[in-house]
Amino acid sequence: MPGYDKRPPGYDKYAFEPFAVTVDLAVFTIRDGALRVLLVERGQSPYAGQRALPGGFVLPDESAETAAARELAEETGLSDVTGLHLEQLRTYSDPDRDPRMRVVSVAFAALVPDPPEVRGGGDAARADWLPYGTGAYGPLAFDHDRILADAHDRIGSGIENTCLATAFCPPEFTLGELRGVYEAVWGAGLDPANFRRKVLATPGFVKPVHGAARLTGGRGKPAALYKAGPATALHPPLLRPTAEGRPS
Amino acid sequence: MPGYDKRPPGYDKYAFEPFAVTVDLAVFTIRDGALRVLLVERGQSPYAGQRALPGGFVLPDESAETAAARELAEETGLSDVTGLHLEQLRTYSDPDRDPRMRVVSVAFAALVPDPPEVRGGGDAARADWLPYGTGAYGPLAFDHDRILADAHDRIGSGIENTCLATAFCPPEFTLGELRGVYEAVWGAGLDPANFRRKVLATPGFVKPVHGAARLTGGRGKPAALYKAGPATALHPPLLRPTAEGRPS
DNA sequence: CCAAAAGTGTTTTGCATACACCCATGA
DNA sequence: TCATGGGTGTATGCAAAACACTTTTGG
Repeated sequence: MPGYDKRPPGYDKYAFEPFAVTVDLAVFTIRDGALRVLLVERGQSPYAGQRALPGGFVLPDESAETAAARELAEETGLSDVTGLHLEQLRTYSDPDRDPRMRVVSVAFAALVPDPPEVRGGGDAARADWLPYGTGAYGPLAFDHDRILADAHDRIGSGIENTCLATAFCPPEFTLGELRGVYEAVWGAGLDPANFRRKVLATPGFVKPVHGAARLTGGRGKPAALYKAGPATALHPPLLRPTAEGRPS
Repeated sequence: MPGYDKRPPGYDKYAFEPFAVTVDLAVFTIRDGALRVLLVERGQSPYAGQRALPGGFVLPDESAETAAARELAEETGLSDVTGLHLEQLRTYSDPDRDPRMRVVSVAFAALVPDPPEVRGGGDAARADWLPYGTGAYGPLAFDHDRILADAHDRIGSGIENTCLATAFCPPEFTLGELRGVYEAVWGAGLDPANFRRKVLATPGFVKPVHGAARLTGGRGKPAALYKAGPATALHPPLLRPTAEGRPS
């Protein structure tokens, strides 16, 4: 920080009202073909009784990424968070975003494959996987409505250009399930035939699991199983059907 | 912040070593057809004598965006920063990124049209527009090499999907100049004919300025002038020539 | 006249869409 | 046997790439 040297005269590190640094998590999953987000219910004022994104303080020896992974493990009860997709979204720093004190929050978006039992080991308040964007929850606390909308935007464009859709799936999945991820996030139907071609034509997106087939639960031909491939970027992108794209 | 309520026992807001919150700016421009970045030279330890990104503290009543705009104005000497492209990149929060104390930095990428005289009104140390990625500067201080690389990545993919390339141009520009922006940022040549068609086919990207023509300085037919249009997103994207895209 | 850049036209080719069709399973 | 979802094949249309060609300036 060059500006570091431009401190106000007489500056010392306890002179200012301190900034608290927190992380907020927008954790998504797919259940019953619908996109859901993990929300907690606030017990205290302000915004008591309203829903909010899970999150917490960044501890003195943690990076924001480490803190986010820790909170994710605590809130979801997942013991092994490695391999899950956890991505920094942006930082929200409006001076008035928390009425109590100055809080700068680094927001993250996370994708988990299957809703494991919620509130595994944490001290979290009541947390639930609620359907995204259906009015199943009222306005969120603080600026969390905005954060959640930004996170959904990011996920939506993320699965367009990267292989991150597999992060919603269990270790082995069918192409129908993968297609379900896109349809749930985008809220639009895709042509199964073209989707299949597109995915298989992208090297490293998915790898076939030989000799295995899964009954999708209902009728229909059993589908072949795939697992996530080594690729991370998607070229060319898998474009949304009718909608227009999003700015950076 | 729900985790806000999960404070350690006995927490009060002065109990922790405070976090300092700063902004770092990667300010790009095009000069002589080459991409340049604004760098200051550090006077004090640590990293004395090395180059660094301009930046500074977020003041108690500022958001990170406000602080970034203020710093940009101070460092570039531009009095009117409105209209310039200033975009939050991400936040760097490694506990050891600054040896002196705990500093969390929100990084921004900025695009300015023409290199105005540098160090206009600020108290900045020596600052120069140096060619990006040519070894014109050694390793940067702190983690600024990484920040700068991330910023270049963001700009490179940003001009692919958005109209932000016009932010590098003066109010009125020729299509050749706009093409020069893409070639400088991507480091690759583009077909003038196809570039022209692509830009003009995108509604709202540029608007013609009637009755005006600019001599490009050298020989050749005078080019028509255009100004930035109202569009912000680019659909379909203007893809890089040979390279592959970038992950989110 | 020549070089260089603007601007127009044309051909080719790849790719996405749309849709028809067969396969395998549960009810 | 019928409905349902997996999987394959194929025609059509659009848009990007490649390149030839004209125009208008400075040297």
